[in-house]
Amino acid sequence: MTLVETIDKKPYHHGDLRDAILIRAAEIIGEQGIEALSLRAIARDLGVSHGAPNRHFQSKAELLSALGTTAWFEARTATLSKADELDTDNPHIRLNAMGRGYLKWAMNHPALFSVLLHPDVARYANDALRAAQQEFEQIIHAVVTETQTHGRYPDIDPHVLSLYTISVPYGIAALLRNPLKKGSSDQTDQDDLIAELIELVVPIKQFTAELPGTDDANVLEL
Amino acid sequence: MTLVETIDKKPYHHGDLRDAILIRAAEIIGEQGIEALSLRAIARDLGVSHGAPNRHFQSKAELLSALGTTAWFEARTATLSKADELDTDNPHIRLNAMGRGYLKWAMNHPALFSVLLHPDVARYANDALRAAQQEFEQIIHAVVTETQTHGRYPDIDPHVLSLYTISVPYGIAALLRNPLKKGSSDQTDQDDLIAELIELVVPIKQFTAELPGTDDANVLEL
DNA sequence: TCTTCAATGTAGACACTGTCAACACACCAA
DNA sequence: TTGGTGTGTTGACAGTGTCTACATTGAAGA
Repeated sequence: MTLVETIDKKPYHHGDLRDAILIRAAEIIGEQGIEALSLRAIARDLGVSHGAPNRHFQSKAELLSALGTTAWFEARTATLSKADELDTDNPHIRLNAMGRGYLKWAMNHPALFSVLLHPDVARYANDALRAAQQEFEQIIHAVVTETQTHGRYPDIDPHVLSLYTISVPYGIAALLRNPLKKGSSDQTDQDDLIAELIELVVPIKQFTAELPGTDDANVLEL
Repeated sequence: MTLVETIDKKPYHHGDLRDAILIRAAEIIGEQGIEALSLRAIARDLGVSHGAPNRHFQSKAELLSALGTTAWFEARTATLSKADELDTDNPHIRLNAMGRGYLKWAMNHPALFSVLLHPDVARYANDALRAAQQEFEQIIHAVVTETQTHGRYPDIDPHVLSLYTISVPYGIAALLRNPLKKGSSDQTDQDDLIAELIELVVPIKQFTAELPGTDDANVLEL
């Protein structure tokens, strides 16, 4: 086997083209934005013919749906993990942690988050994406109503309160995406900002102050 | 002049092509979404050659920027008009009215609002668009800091409070855009929902209750 | 071991897009 | 009358998503 053969030898089948496409797509979105995404460009980048991606994604919209679905799952995981770690029954503290987890994820994964925001993704969403989205909303809604039974705006229509509660981290993340990044690449600064913002929607200082031996740091920095 | 001549006679120059393009673009966005927007399709719809739009908009991005600029001005007008009508010095009441005005406009003008949300518009924004956007944000920020001197979260960083305050109507409008429209085409229902939501961010019931002869209806339905 | 067959990648075609340059028309000012 | 400038037309180009026919591969079943 000559050197040239060793270098040029490219297997006819890629091996894991579907995942490679998803990864490269996320990279491109992160670097150049969703509008610069092109199936043919991805194919070129992966050294594969322009028609190959169609074997794995029937259309560009379906690629975006697949990305959107993984984005929803990641967002869900990030949202719930913080609350689960706390291991508390207080729905205020749980909901607060969820908000912080969601916002932190959105700010640290702008590429995937922008997929969730994109009109195309919502418009051509497939069933899997819709299901992931609805399940996420139901989880939030359940905790929100739980906070109501614990005294948070008990007289407000639960759906209205859910809408308000979700809109804050969602809106903040969307607003912070494009404009000046506000510097603040410091990890602690970001956590503090997030905690301060979420405290406005789901206050928990009242609870952490009441609990002896539980200072703010313990709860806020988890 | 024969009948055929009368019908077929089409002036070489359109007369007001620039505005016609903007109007048709807004229509298409409202009907089919921003992704379906095509300069050539607009030209066809207006009975004009495919290259004509380029005389008025150097690129598709510039058309979107022009739409975005008018959208920001409309949003600004809708936001400020309600507050100006009230003719009060109380910044809480003014900010509350601004939030309701903004949200109402966004919900009733989904086409233009979706332009404001679109990644392309932010990415390729021209100077006019950026200026309109920044001026709007400064207006909000000024009123928000004014509420702080009147007792609303006086100890919070003003920028953080502004971010929170803006994120609510912004996030709600964005969240309500795509999914099930929640029915409720009723005008009063919509106003009530909006008032209830904004009351969560900028409460004013405390003030309206204190003022004798000023019932909620007066303030909330202006 | 040989054969078949489904999965995957390739190559070419099609209609469509945004953008550009060369040209045509219409109107206004000198 | 004559330019000239703004506007619309036409044709071209590269790029896109998607379809169809064909090629290659590896694995399952005889």
